Amino acid sequence: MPSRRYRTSRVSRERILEVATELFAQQGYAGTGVDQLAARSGIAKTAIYYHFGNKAGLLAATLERAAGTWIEGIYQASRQAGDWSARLDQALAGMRSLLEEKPWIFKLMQILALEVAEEKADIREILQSILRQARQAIVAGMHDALGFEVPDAEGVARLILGSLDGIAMNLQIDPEAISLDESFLELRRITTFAVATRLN
Amino acid sequence: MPSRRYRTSRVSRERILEVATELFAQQGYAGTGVDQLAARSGIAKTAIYYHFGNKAGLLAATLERAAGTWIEGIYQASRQAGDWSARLDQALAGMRSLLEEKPWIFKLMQILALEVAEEKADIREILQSILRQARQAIVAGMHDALGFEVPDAEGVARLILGSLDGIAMNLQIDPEAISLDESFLELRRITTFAVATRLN
DNA sequence: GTCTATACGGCGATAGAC
DNA sequence: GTCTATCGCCGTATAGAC
Repeated sequence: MPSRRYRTSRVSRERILEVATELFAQQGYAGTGVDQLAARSGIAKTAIYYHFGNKAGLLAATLERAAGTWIEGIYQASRQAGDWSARLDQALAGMRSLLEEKPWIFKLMQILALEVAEEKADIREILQSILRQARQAIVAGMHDALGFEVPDAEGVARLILGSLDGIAMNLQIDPEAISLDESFLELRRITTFAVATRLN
Repeated sequence: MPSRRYRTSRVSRERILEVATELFAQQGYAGTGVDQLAARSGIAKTAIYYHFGNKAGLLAATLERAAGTWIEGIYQASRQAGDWSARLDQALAGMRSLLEEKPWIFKLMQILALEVAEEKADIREILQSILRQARQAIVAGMHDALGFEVPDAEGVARLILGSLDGIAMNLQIDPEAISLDESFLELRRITTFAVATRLN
C-alpha cells in the first residue's frame, strides 16, 4: 500500500530534514529562517509546516534523527576490546569527539529544551525520549564493561549527561578558557567515583 | 556634571531593567516583546534600543544586575557558623534555593549563551564576567571555609557551576523525573571528592 | 494525503523629525 | 530622549490544486 504518494512524502520529509540539519548546524536555530529552508530544499514553506507542525517541531525531528546515530555510536564504543577502564575511556572519547565534531547537537538540544519544551508537551516528550535512550545506552555500556549490574546505574548516566551539558555550555560561553582534556579527565574521575560510591 | 538629563537617563534605565526582569522571568525571553516592555515601563521603544542596543543587550544587562545579588548571597552563605562541612551545606543550600525560587536566572543565562553569545562579543563578555564573579565567590568561600588554599580551586568552582547547569537543564526537560534532593546530595559528594583529589 | 500560492499579523530594528 | 513611520522577516492560516 505504500503508494507513489507515500514514497513522495517520505522523500520530501527526508529532503527537508537533510537541509535543516545542515543549516541549523551552520547558522543555529534562530539564525535559520523557514523561508531559507524552503528555498534550499525546493519545497514550499507551507509544506514544511504541513510535515512538522512548526519550526520547533522540525528542530525536534532533526535532533531525533541525529541522536539515533550517535547514541548507537557511544554504546558501540563501550563494547570494544579491553577491561572496564579502557572501555570507559573509549566511551568518553566517543562523547568528546561528538562534542568537538558536532557541537550543534548539544546546542540545539539545549535551545529546544530552554525555548519550547516548557510549553509544547509533544516536543518535550521527544527530548525526554532522546535522553532516555542515551541513558539506556550508557547503562547498557556499563553493564557490558563491568559484567554486572551497578546499583542506580541510571543515576550515573544522568550524572554523565548532566556533566556533558555543563561542558557544552562552558564551551559556548568561554571556549578559550576551557580545556577539554581537563574537563574529560575530571568527568572520568567523577564517573568512577560515582560508580564506586554506589558499590559502597 | 551629572545634570538632570543624566539622572533622568539613569532612572529610565533602572525602570526598564525592573520591568524587563519581571517580564523576562514570567514570560521568557522570546515570549516578551520589546513593544510590551515599552508599554509597561512607559518608556518609548526606541529609547530601549538607545540604552541597550538591542533586545539581547537588554537581557544581558538584566542578568548582570540580578547576578550581583545572588553571587554575594552564595558567598555570604559560606561564611556562616560551623565547620567546613556545615558551610558547604549552606553554600549548596543557597544555590539550590536560587534554582528553586529563581529558575529563570539560569534559564535566561543559558538562552543568552546559546542564542547570541556566539555572534555578539560584548554580550559574551558580560556572561564571562558573571561566571568569573561566581567562580571567585566560590573560591573565596572555599578558602574561608577551609582556612587554606585548595590547589586548582578554580577547577572545583567550574565543576560546581557546570553541575548546576546540568541540573537546571534536566529540570527544564524532565522536572518530574528529577529529585533535587538526590542531585544536590550527589553534587555534595562530587565536590568533596574533587577537593580531596586536588589535595592528593 | 501531499503540496502550492497567497496573504496576514506581529515583531525586532532603524531612520528622521522634533 | 520621544514620536511616527517604515522595513524586512518570520511564523501561521487558509484555500485550493493534484
